[in-house]
Amino acid sequence: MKHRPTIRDVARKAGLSLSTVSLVINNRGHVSPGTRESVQKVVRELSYHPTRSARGLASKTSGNIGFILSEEHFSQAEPFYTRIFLGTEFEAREHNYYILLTTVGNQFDPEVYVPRFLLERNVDGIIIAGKVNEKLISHIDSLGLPIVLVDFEIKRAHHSAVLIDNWRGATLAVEHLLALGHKKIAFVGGDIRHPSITDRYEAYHNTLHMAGVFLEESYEVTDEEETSVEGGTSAAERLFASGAKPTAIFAANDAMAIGCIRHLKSRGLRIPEDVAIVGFDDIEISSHIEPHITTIRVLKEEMGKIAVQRVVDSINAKTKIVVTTHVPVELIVRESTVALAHVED
Amino acid sequence: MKHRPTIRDVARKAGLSLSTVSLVINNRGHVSPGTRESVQKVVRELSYHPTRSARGLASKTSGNIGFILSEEHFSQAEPFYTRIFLGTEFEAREHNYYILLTTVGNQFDPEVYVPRFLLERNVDGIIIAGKVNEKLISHIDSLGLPIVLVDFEIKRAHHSAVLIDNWRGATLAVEHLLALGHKKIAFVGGDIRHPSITDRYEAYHNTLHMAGVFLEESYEVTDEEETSVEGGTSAAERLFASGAKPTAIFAANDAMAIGCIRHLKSRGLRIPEDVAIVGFDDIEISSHIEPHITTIRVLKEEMGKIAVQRVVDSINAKTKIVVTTHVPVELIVRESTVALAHVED
DNA sequence: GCTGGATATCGAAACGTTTTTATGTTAGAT
DNA sequence: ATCTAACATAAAAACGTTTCGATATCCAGC
Repeated sequence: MKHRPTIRDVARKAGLSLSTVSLVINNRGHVSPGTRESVQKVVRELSYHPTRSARGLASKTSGNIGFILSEEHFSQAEPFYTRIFLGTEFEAREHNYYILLTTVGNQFDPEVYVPRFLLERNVDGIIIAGKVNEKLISHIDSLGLPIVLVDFEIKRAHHSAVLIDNWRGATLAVEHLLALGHKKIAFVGGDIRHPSITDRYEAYHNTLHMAGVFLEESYEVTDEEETSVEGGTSAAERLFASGAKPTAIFAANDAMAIGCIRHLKSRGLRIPEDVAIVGFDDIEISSHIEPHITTIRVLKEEMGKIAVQRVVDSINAKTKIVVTTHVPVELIVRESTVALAHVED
Repeated sequence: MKHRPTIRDVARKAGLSLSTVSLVINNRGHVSPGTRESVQKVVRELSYHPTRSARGLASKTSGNIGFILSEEHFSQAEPFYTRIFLGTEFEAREHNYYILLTTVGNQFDPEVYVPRFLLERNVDGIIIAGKVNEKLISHIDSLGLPIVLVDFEIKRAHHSAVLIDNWRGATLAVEHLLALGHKKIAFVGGDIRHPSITDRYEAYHNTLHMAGVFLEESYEVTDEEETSVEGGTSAAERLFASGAKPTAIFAANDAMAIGCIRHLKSRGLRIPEDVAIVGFDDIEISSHIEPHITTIRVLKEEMGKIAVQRVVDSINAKTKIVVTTHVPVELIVRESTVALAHVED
């Protein structure tokens, strides 16, 4: 197995010093066009390519971006964050970076466990998807690594973030139902402390009030733990148990919407004739379930791409820049919503 | 920003040489229990952790495993390979590796493009998912890197592979239909040159023959290009156009099964009453589509995990070991199949 | 013609490990 | 006691880059 050429071989063959070759390869410094040419020629002839670890050692860069996801989100293979992750993979390649994925538990203690790529100084920047312990974030901050948050934000600390336009999405959803003649519009949410869910809830509230619609508290289920299908089922159950008689439901996300549909079907209610439903996220199965769910589309791959662009910008920038991006959303009308047949008051 | 400790700091504080500290850290060589202890104590006190790139440079290892996927499979975000990929991510963490993902086009020419992690010597082993150009494989071989193929195999060259038990899966599917009384069972496939699809087709054929069922050629659509939903639709169209009157269809995978369902519905045929359908793969939406699809479950994450185990084994082994694993499959009966009501002969 | 600032190239140090070779020490066999 | 083998530690080389400071050349401005 013959050794692959090193920068030394290139320098020798080109009759130049290591430093000059390095400058050419990195497109840096003052190198005359002539020597540049000849170096490039030799590089091509030897088909030389610098070794990542040597480069990393000397330049203190890794060429990697860390992607941190909470354990629950990863192991349940949630389609939402998976899509964001794939978006980062895609964009990272464009910028000559690789993505290193890791998961973290809910409680973070730097004494106990720190993502390995941080210990090994094996990333140049970090993307954090979804809600994680804030101690983890400040720990990474203290390492001086650029951070970009995706679908999560922290009011106090200033970090770049890529966010869903939750307020607008929820407004679109509720306005859609109002336009169809619905007034008794229930809200079904879980994990209400999550900034995204809070926003959706508040926008729901606001939109109804703006339209002059005021409902009893029983129309809002906000104390569910998880924004999962199961959470949706149990929330819907309690919604009806509380005596509410909604003609439409706005669910905090598609998973919960599916849970609602399940429960409604089990009650013998027809969707959308008896109860209309709008979800949020537009996960893949939403368009396959019966009935196809009307929802708010979120460009998940796009969010991942933007996150990578931000983190790469930060890596290259001298000064710390903070950019918050709200990714636009879109109402996708499918089968789960329909105009209210007759108003019963 | 205070410098993080190096192995030198540890050695100094412990009053030992670099080499001894290194031996302790890597759990190698003869180090007395006493010194081992004291080194570990200092490591803890300084919270020292070796730097990946330095380690990589010295030991010529990267701590990474490359995952290669064809461009089409990645960009269409095919849920099948995505799941395998997530499985590798999961297992890699257990073995202290990271996965580096890259995609390759259909035609491979080492003169034109080589995955960057190969050029940079940034992986210790390679996992290849799905069908790729064989020139790529032999190129990697010539680099001396361990290779594990997933859902693909090459007859000539001997490589470790993790395969679906396609033969058994297809047999289960067809036997299930036979047991329900079906005889006119059509096969709908695409990309017939892919080893997995070929196997499914041949097992279909074989199972029918064993049962004494012989059908005209029009019952087999094997010349479709893609194993996609669209491919399924167009294949189903041609199936009926050819005059075949199947009471059941065995589709080469779930995507095609969905395409078939779409076409059958557009023809006004009821599933499963008029035509029963069995798919293959058990992708997520199969259990959400109406009707829920009877299919062959493939443990996709498991395949990714096994692939990582194999490649890690190969990395650690001195000699080249070749292991072929057939991952078991399972028949999942859902709504798209039902007993044949009345036999019309 | 001298000075000073670009421009172009080089030499050497530095990056933080692992690995190889050497050296000393100890215990068991003779 | 002596020799040998195993064990324990050390010293130094090697890994392949980048980067910093030095040196040399060139040209414009006075």
